Amino acid sequence: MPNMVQLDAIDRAIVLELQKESRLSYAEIGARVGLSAAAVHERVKKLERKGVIEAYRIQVNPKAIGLQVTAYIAVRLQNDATCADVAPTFGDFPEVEECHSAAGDIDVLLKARTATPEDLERLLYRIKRVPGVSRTTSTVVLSTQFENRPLIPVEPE
Amino acid sequence: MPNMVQLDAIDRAIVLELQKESRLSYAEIGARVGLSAAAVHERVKKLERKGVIEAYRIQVNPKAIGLQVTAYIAVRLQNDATCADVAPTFGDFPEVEECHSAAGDIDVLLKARTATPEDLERLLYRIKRVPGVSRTTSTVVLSTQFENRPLIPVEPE
DNA sequence: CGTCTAGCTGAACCATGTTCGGCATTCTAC
DNA sequence: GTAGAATGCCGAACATGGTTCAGCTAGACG
Repeated sequence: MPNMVQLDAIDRAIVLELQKESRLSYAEIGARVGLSAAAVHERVKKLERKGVIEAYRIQVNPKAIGLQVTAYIAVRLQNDATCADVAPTFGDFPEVEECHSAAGDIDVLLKARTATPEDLERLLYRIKRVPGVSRTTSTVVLSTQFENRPLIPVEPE
Repeated sequence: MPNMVQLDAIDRAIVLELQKESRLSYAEIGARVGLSAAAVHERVKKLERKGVIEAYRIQVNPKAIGLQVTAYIAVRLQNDATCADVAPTFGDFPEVEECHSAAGDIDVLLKARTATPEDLERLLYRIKRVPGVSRTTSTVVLSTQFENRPLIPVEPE
């Protein structure tokens, strides 16, 4: 399988713990998984090098920084356009948080956040004007039950 | 506005930097925003207390840990069921990363990741059997252009 | 058997997080 | 105005945790 990295049970436990709380000290993680701090340190650096750990980030509350509106925008493209054509332009809109190519009667799926419904309206207008875009269908989020849950590493059979 | 926190330009810069790289030292952030390490430290702690910074996390590559398939699952509920009713059950499925209540001809929107298409099929079957669920429509992600982009804090008018 | 490698440990060292006293500025209330 | 309080900043001191290292052990391989 492409990109797949072989992780043992301890690596999986480390990845899980760091997803929940990346500020844990190596000593603390070591205590939880049964290793010394130095050994945990070595494994974490290896996970970074292998591309399992892509970045260290903070999770911010969107509402607290003024982003009250979340929406998913399904985009249908014209037949001669591809997701790779339009994605760079969508990347220029800072409101767009995610951009996927999708299967089904949708070609591109975006996740966007704006301060107000009016800002979402303006964003949609700009998206519709991107060359290659045929039609958009938006789904506005009313409330979020949960988000950003840790991914559970798959254990090899 | 509910949950809204007043942030000045320096707070917004700090939040932005930490979203990109939460391992930056306070001294380094201070150099970028024009403050001492101690002052940055104080602001960050305040941002945590106010709920702007919700958690420190790592971003993992889903494919590297064996999660090859990403899908959005639109759920239609029966008339007597609400998102709050079914969300706890969806929360029991570790494959489900997000759960939102939505407006439009969809009631609940889920984001899920599985190792294989067969695992997605099994997950869908379990979701369909959750009491209150009427119908599901899945959109499988073919490729991801970008994801997890930093949120830009809104500046007050 | 001997050698090589991978992975672990504890100890030492160094960078960074954290706390603190003091100073400057602003705000409030008289 | 002005006294007093509050806020936010600084540099310095201290404590914690990240990082490096030498050495040990176990397993793989000839």
